[in-house]
Amino acid sequence: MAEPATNSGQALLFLTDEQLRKGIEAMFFAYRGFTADPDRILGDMAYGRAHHRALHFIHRSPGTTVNNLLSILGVTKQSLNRVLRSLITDGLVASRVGRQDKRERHLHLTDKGSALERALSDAQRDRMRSAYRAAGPVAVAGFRHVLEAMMDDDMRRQYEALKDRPA
Amino acid sequence: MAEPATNSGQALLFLTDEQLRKGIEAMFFAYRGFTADPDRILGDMAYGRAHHRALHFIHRSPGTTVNNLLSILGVTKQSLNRVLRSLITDGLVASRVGRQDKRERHLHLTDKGSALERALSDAQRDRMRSAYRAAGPVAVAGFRHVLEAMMDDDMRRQYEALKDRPA
DNA sequence: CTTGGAATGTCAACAAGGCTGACGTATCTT
DNA sequence: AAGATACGTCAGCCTTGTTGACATTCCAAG
Repeated sequence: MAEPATNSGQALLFLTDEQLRKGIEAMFFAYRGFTADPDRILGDMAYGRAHHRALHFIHRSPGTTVNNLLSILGVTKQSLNRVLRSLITDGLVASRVGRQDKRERHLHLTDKGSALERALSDAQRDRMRSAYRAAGPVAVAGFRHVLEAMMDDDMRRQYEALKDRPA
Repeated sequence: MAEPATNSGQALLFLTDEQLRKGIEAMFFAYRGFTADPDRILGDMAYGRAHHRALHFIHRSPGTTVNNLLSILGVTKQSLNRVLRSLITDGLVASRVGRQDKRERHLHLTDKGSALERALSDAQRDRMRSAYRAAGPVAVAGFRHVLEAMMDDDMRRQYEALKDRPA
């Protein structure tokens, strides 16, 4: 076949609309699986996915401020506040006034909060682990690579900022 | 190398909790990017992500029944019905009584519906394409492999069933 | 032919979790 | 002293999910 010089024959077949559509559908179905296990645990309680996200990132960055959490989660402060308020009221999250800047609130998980966070992330990690194991290390590297390329620039910045901190 | 037969030293480092956590966060941020462009388009209208999903799968499988769509989307018929009703009322989707089984409704996109579906999927595919291009074909294969391993069995069945049909 | 079950549609009520806008307070910064 | 920042909160709205109840229409089995 008379192909253009730059990209020949088979080389770009992975960029066909059909391949892209399959990728889109894979994201859709996989994301359902991704959230299914935590959702099941949360379903029994008065909490939802929003609470899970808050717990995750507070666990991830203990002492984070409300504003920081806001920009990571990408929601309004009113939305986050509703979630945070219930977590604080129920004793899962502690909010401490900043020492340097007293306007800030620094967020930490309590023992109770840590316990729930662990239950949720264990469930999610179990699925992730078996998917990783089934796919193998090369596939996992590709998986991460594509996901990172799919993020908006500012999301990627948030993600990178979290990336290599101690857990 | 003196490796145990099954798995050894370095071999399983991609299965550490830290690696799994990074994968979880990558899914979270990437999914936001994944939906951002269609969401932006939909934001201007009276439609949301649920409408996008319905349009996508009706486009994908023209003539599909309500029940079939229900099981693909994984929502209740009441939820889907609300979305479908507005799409039908607004003339984006046509609902035809089944010829063999007249209880069934077969769903098709109208020209207007096709136009919106195309606008949405073009936006989503553009992002997907640039992510794919940036990551390369090997990474893409890994990406798909991990996502497929992450699905629930019944979701994977739905996905596989769609997989190789003509567009 | 009647009856049971399947597929669909619809009404009502409710909840989670997004959003905007407005306002208040405490605290920094200039 | 004035303005900006961080946070909380009230009120109201939207989308999208849920359950429960009920009607209709049709197929298929007895």
